[in-house]
Amino acid sequence: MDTRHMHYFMALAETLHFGRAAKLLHMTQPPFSRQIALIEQKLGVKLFERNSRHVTLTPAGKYFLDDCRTVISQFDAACRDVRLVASGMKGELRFGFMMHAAHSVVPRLVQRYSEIRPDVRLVLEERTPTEIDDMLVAGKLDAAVTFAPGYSPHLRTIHLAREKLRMIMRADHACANKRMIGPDDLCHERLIATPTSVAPTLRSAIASYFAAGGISPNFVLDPRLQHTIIKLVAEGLGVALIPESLCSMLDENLVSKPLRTAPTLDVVLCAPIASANPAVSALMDIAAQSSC
Amino acid sequence: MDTRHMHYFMALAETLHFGRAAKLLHMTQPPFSRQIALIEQKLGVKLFERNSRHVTLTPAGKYFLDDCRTVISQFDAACRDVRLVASGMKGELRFGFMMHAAHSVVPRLVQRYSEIRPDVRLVLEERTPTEIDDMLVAGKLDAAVTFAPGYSPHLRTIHLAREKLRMIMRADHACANKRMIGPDDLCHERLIATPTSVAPTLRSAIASYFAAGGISPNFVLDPRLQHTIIKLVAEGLGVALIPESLCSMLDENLVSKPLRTAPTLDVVLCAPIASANPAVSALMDIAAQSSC
DNA sequence: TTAACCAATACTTTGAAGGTATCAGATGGA
DNA sequence: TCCATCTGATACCTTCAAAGTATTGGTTAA
Repeated sequence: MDTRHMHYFMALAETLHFGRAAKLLHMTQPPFSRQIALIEQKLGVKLFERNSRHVTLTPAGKYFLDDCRTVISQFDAACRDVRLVASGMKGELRFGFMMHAAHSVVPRLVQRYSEIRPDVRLVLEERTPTEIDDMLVAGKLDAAVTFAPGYSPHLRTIHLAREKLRMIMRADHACANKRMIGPDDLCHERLIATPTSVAPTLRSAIASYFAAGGISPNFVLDPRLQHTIIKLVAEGLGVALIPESLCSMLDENLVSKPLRTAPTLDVVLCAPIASANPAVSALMDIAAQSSC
Repeated sequence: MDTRHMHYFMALAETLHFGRAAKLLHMTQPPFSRQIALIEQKLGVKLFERNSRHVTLTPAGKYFLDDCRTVISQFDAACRDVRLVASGMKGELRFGFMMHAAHSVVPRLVQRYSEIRPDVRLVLEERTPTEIDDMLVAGKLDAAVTFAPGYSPHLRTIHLAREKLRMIMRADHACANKRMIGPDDLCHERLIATPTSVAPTLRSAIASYFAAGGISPNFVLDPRLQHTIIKLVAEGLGVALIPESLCSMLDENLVSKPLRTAPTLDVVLCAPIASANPAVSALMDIAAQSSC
């Protein structure tokens, strides 16, 4: 049995006339009759009552007709959908992003993408920059928003935003009423920052800032999550340098201050150059447009 | 495209090896490779990335694999089910019955049938005996429980029960305290009975009873429904002769009395002899067993 | 009784799909 | 670097399933 046989059966079931059904299928009546007989033989079921004058469906035939219709329509849909998937109009896109971008570029990007690709299921994964790098390499992500990494030849990157770092501290901190902070203000501060193993770009930007000021930083705590850093600063355990887009959502007992010659970080969208997923390109297009 | 092509695709998608996939399908590798190429060409979609060493699914291929699995399983189910329908294990049975049998033989019959044929959908239709006759002839019912009709050569009938008629009247009726009623008690009574057009067998049984007693009956009302007859008797508009199985559910202000030489009616299950619906035979078998 | 219609049968033809032999690219060990 | 080996692709041949043509046989309606 084959879908072709189902089409033969359906044509006869709908016309109840061998000649006309054969014509619908652009063939002559005798081979058509033989195919119908063959179908009944293979299924071991009589689908039609017929004499040389009338053709009618048996109850089994009626039931089979319904089934055939659903099977054929699903079959056709599968063949249609695979083309849509190949063209990137349908399918799945595994999209990673670091927490630092969750409140700025990611929502805009996701929104615009799902408008133009409503049939692509977006699988959102919030991960640390290091995890994102690993997953991109391992092919577990199709695209991701992260800090511009040490340049990787396998990745295509599109610049999305440039973030300055700001210093955050408790409102009762000695520097809380200064307009601007310089490296010299920081030389004796206890610093809280994500470790290199989690966000190397961020960590090294902070380290470089201190190095440029001729100061060796005093890192006292290395929590994995931005959220934890802010919490620890609020507890009075130290100060931190964080991206400015995260400063808008600080508690009232914390203040943020701009840094003189502030270090900057580039937020980029990146995807494997050889990405096999055709749903990626539209995302890159959106990012390219909005970055201009 | 055909289901066979889907099977080829699925074999390769699951083994990711042309030679092994071909072997699974009991064929050699070269024609198998050609079929895969043909599938991709017909769909216009690359389903596999491959070099002479490794074969992998493209995202479109992954998606298509899922779709193929559901399509193929539905396809196979359709071919299996049509056999079940033809054998009477699955499908639909349009089952008619008259209200007079709704409380006696029908529930038992329906219950036992749906135990042994759980996959046959029973479409129950409560109709008058005349409607049942017409629907059986027109092929709108597969089987029905009704009073034994004037013998029809197209119907196979199986005896289910024999019902005596009893007289019903209001509790304050003159005959209400008699032990038994004879034709002579009925000669001046106003009679309520379903018309010949609705239940000919029942009507003629009543008429014959009077004729045998040398009395001409005085039919005053001819409602279509048994329910209405009982209501009208309760209103004091006359008396009625009804099947004994209906007497158990009378209101308390009504009484039923046995008739001397009571007329009897046969309740039968009948179905067209040339019924095309294979689900019928099991019903007839049940009826034949329980009637013994 | 005949003409018309329609499905089934007999026989021929064709082409899609399978088989065999071989090639060509990739990989890993000597 | 070279060779053995593995694996998918190509070229060519073969076969059989399915389509076509011609005809039969049974049914219906004029």
